Order: sequence, then structure tokens, then C-alpha cells
Amino acid sequence: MTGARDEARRNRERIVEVARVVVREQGTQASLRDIARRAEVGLGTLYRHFPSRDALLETLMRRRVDHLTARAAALTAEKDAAAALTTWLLEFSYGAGTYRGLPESLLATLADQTSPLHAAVEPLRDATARLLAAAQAANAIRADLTADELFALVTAVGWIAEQTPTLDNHRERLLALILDGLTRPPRR
Amino acid sequence: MTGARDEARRNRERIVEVARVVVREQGTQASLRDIARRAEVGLGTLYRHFPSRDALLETLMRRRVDHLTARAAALTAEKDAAAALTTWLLEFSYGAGTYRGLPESLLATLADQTSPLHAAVEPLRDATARLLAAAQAANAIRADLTADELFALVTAVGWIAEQTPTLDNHRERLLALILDGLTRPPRR
DNA sequence: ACCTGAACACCGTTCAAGT
DNA sequence: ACCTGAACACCGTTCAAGT
Repeated sequence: MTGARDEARRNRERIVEVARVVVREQGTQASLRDIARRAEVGLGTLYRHFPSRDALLETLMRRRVDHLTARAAALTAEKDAAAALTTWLLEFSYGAGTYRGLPESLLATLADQTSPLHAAVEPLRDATARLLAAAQAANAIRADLTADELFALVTAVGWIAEQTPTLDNHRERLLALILDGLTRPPRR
Repeated sequence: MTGARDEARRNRERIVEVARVVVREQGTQASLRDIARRAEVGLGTLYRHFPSRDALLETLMRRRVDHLTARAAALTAEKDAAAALTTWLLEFSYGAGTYRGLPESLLATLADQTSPLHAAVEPLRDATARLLAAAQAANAIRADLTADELFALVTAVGWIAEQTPTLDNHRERLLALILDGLTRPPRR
């Protein structure tokens, strides 16, 4: 006796499952029609479950956001605040690059309270802010750097990596270049 | 006795003129249909003159590219290589942000030899490389920084400014943050 | 030669009709 | 309640028909 609620749940799950594949293939601007088609679901059904593209992206990102916030919490407990921040920034930059177009969506949505994706981005920005504050308290990072600036810069690293797929260690290198500036060198 | 050639020329000019307005309004992803409509020209005429979106963008950017390369030439003659590079990076970052979406188009097209926009980007990348080399020769910038890395980073500054229109001095600030890392501080 | 706009194959989004 | 897919208003791109 599978009720309508069960079918609705299964539909939702299938949409999400298919969306992971299609968005991985086509990026965040993937065709919603295509997702509905490949999930063998009416287009209206997709819209019922996910009233906007950002709502779908938010669901796709939830796992990763949860994982990243957990990582951030663990890193906050680290003794070496500078190393913790560096590790975090690198992991976040990889996470922000999960899908083509994602860095743009994340940065754009940060300023847009109304977007469902905003709920996914905020904890990441907040985690960045906490780790930054700790590193600043340890005098490891210039004190005038704001969390929004750092967040934008590390998101941009993901954006560059996406636009320039020639090398894949771009992220480490670019982040190191930026940090060498942002990190206050020990007195010498 | 205005011949067909004259009309073709006038059509082309009107398309470019209208495209400047529409692309300024809607960004590099502006509707080509809309441009043709507002230029009071058949859609096929637009395609005849500009077989691809990048071909149109290249025409829109030509003036600015010429102006920027002239600036770069002048700056190369400056004594203070570090100051010249900084000035260049800031001016380029503003130029790259002429239209919404342009930083993305520019960085993407750098690796795509086939794009008509490539011809517009290459002189800018080359100018960046020359000014970088001069600054490196003066020991003002870390020697292991490549022109492509610097080009990507400064383009990313334009990208961030576009995604985060809250502040408008973003460019100066972000560039300073990055340079403070890239610029080797005087021995102290 | 050059121009036009219909034609084709796609979108995102809404919503009346079905179960 | 939930699902479907036609309907609407858009795209980019091509190309037969016109001058």
C-alpha cells in the first residue's frame, strides 16, 4: 500500500539523484527540463518540489555544507590558528568548486537574503569569519582583513580554477600566493 | 546614390552602437535578438556581420583594448616598475569590468585560441607579462609569479567587484590585499 | 551582395486538467 | 494531495526567399 506521499517522496529523491548527475555534467546552469526528463517526472513535479533553481542547488549542497561546517568546528579547536585557517580555506575552495558555476552562485547569493541558497552559504561565511578571527587573535593574519573580503577571495580562487582547468593544483598555488600577502610574515 | 555597401556599413555601425547600450544594460550574455530588434535590423544581418557573440564583443572591446595597450606602453617606460605595474593592474581591472560577465569571457577566452575574443585578450596578457617582468627585474615582485597567474588574479578582482557591488572601491582594496602578498616587502 | 524573417530546436515558468 | 504536459513567452542559429 504505497500512498501518494510515498510516491512524492520517491519522486523527490529521484529528482535530487538525477540532478546531482546533470549538474555535475552541465554546471549550475543545467537545464531543469533535462533534469525532469531524465528523472522521468513531469516538469511541474520538479517545480513543486523545488520552486527555484537555487532551492534545488541548496539541496544538492546540503551534505557538503554540513560536512564543511563540521570540519570548520574541528579546525576551530586546533592550536595553530594560522594552519587551521589555511586548511579551511583550501577545503572550502574545493567544496565551492563542486560544480561549474557554483562559485558564482555562492558569492552572488551571499548578498541576497531572499535566495534559498543563502541558508547554505551563511554557515560557510560564518565559519570563515570564526577561523579568521582566531588567526587574527593569534596575530597571524592582518587585522584589517574582513571575513567578507576573505570569503570573496577564496571563492575567486575556485572561480579561477574553474575558468582555467589547465592545472589542477591551481587552488593550492593561488591560495598560497594570496596568503603570502594576507599572512603577516613573522618579524625578521 | 547610396549603394548596398553604404547600407551594409550603416547597418554594422548601428548594430555596434546599439550593442554597446544593450550589453551595458544586460551584460555579455545580452540577447542578440534584442540587439537586432533595437537596431532595427534583421536577425540574419547581425549574424552576417558578427558570426558569433564573441566576434561582437571583440568589436565592442577594441577601443578599450587599444587604449589599454597604449597605457601599458607608456607605463613600461616608467622608472618605478612596481608603481607602473600597480597602476596597470588597477586600470586593467577596471577595463575588464566594463560589462557584466566580461571578466569571465576574458579569462575563458585566454585559453581558447579559436575565439575571436582571443585576439583582444592576448595583447592585454602580453602587456601584463611585460610589466610583470620589469617589476621582477627590479626585484619588486616575487620571481616565481607567472604572467598567467597574475592575469587570472587581477581578472578575478574584476569578477569579485561585479558579484559584490556593495562597495565600489573594492578593486583598489582587493588589489592592495593581493599585492601586499605578491609584492616582496623591502628588507627590514 | 545584402537583407529579412520564418523555421527549428531548445529554454524557464505557469497552470488547467487529470488521478 | 499530487502529477502531467500543454501553453506562453522567450532564446540561439540557420537558411530559403526576396531586392
